Amino acid sequence: MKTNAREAILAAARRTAQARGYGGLNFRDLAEEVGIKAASIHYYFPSKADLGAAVARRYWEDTAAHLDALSAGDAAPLDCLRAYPAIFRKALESENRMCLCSFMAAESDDLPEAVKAEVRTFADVNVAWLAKALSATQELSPEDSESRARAIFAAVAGAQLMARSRSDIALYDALIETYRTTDL
Amino acid sequence: MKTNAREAILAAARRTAQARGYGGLNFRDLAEEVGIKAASIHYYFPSKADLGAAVARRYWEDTAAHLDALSAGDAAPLDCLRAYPAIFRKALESENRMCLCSFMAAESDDLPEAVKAEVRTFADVNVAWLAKALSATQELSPEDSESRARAIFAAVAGAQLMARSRSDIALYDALIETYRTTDL
DNA sequence: CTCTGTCTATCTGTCACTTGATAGGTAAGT
DNA sequence: ACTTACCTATCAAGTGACAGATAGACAGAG
Repeated sequence: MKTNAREAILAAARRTAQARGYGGLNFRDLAEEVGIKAASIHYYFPSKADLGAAVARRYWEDTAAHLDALSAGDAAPLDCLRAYPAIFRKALESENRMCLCSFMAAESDDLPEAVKAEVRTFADVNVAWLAKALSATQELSPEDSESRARAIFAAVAGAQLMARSRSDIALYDALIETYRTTDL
Repeated sequence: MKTNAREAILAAARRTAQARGYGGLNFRDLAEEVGIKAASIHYYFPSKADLGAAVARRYWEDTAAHLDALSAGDAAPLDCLRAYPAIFRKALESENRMCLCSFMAAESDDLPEAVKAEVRTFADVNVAWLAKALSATQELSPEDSESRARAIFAAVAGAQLMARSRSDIALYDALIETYRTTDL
């Protein structure tokens, strides 16, 4: 437990930011949750911007790893695609949290540039993976795959946001199901 | 100009909240923008929660009025539907702002209950209008119209969020176009 | 017609609290 | 001795909220 405070800080910050955003992060509460003092966080992350960027970066890295594992598994490409919305569902299952980067996308205007860059990368990572998966299952031009991938990403993020505002996972499932039967 | 401070406060608060959320609202900056003192805002809105609820309420009222005008116009039902995304586009056009209620949906955890209720109503108003418009153009059961309406609302909100994070209106247009050609 | 009270719409001043940040200390490992 | 991994103490800025003063408008009483 004590082995790595930095990791504990990142994990706690991630959980908080998924519920209350970058603005909702603060050193004191974070420190208390981790079991250290607020000033100690500055030892690992000199400024709040550094912390925010590190959290967002770790977030897309983890997502990228998860997605890669998915494609590398023995599931068919189409099943990979169908499994995608489950990732965003998990956040809702975790006390109605949401995607860190969707939240931060909303907060764009108040985000340090370094944080914004990581948020953008998260979207890039997702869109790239989706585009590749789409190419593997459908005969689409690269440009069409890319467009479709962006559309799926945006739609899933929107569904998560709407479901969160009602604290209603069933609504999320219903939205995803509607996307599917309407084709997308 | 001096005639109605309350309206000026609501308008300024709306603009701010569309860019920085409920958390980004504060009495001092708001007062300065309106040209009065912070304490004076408390005269009209006793607490920040009151202000937030009033802003969100006015927001969906204005949207409802706009939508009603749209359906009451001489445009065909299908054209009304096609005009819907333009509403969310306008926010982006206005200095990359976003839908007040999408932002507040993200902030759910930190929102006073009264504010959250208004945010939910905004979604209800939009979904109801979309469902009605869908019923008028397609032979769908009421339940299917409702599902489809929710899906459109969520997808459009997601598109706006993604476009905002890149400050890229063309991306928004592209997403909407993809939704259309993929049918939705 | 004027005096008086009340209401409206502000202001000044201030409080308690939160927040990010920093300076400097300490205790243990190497 | 130096580095790592914390700590204590403190600051300046910002925040929501409130008490109380003020100035003007207006209405009814005398």
